[in-house]
Amino acid sequence: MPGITLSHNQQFSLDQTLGCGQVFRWDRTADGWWYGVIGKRVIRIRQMGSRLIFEGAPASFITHYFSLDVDLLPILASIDRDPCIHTAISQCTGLRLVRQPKWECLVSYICSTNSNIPTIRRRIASIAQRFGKKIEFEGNPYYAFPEPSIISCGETILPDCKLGYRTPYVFDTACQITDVKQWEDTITALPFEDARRELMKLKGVGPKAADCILLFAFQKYEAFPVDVWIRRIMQQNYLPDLGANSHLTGREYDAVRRFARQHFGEFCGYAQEYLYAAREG
DNA sequence: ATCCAGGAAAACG
DNA sequence: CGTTTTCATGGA
Repeated sequence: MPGITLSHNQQFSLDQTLGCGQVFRWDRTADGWWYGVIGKRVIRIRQMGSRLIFEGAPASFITHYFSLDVDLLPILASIDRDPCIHTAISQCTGLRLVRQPKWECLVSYICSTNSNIPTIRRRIASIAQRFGKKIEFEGNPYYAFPEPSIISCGETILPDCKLGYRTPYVFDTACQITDVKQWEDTITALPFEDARRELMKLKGVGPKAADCILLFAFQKYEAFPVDVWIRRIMQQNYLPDLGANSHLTGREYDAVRRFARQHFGEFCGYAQEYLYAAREG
């Protein structure tokens, strides 16, 4: 079976990385194997110490998806600026931000609003099962995530996916993006704030979703998504003036992310993910 | 039943 | 312009 041996300075935790809530299409079996769909591939993978064992893709694909080519320790050193983030880093070392498929990530975060992670996972699985190409793996069916054109031409199926009021957002966005490759290239080429404004032109993509998409799919690490958990953590540890249980206004959202960008530096997105992964609840 | 979850659009002053 | 209301779903 193919494998990768991690070098001593190549810190990586498969469980932290796939279990922290940044991905919606991976499942862990009781005996430690992870199964996931990435693009047209089904992958199974597990970690034993410094050894990664997997099937379904060449090592180069695995290395790229899990960002094993990214030099993690200097990034963690750069964001490690106070006791709060220090604790999160020491709890979750080896957590890496993966390179998610961009179109799927966009839809995932349109589907994420005002929902919890199990519900989001169910919605993505439902879209894939109803629209996507079936992939057989070890005798079981898996489903690739469908291209925008498949969703935009199938007006009758999407309402079955139980997206609630997000159904027209996904449909509209699928209609907007007629050329996925061009869309990806456009966003990739733009600097962070411009890319953010561009994403927010899409129906159902607000500040939070745009930041998640830029961080998880476009590797724009200046993004600092502020969800209810992060807002709580930031209020308790960094910005007491935010107020304990208020809803975030647009102005407050900007204040939080600008503070984070200034405090944690250019890799503040990594800080966000470590704080989120170490959250209680 | 009531509240909450990786919020955003639309309506309202 | 900034602020409040509404939106559909499922789990606790």
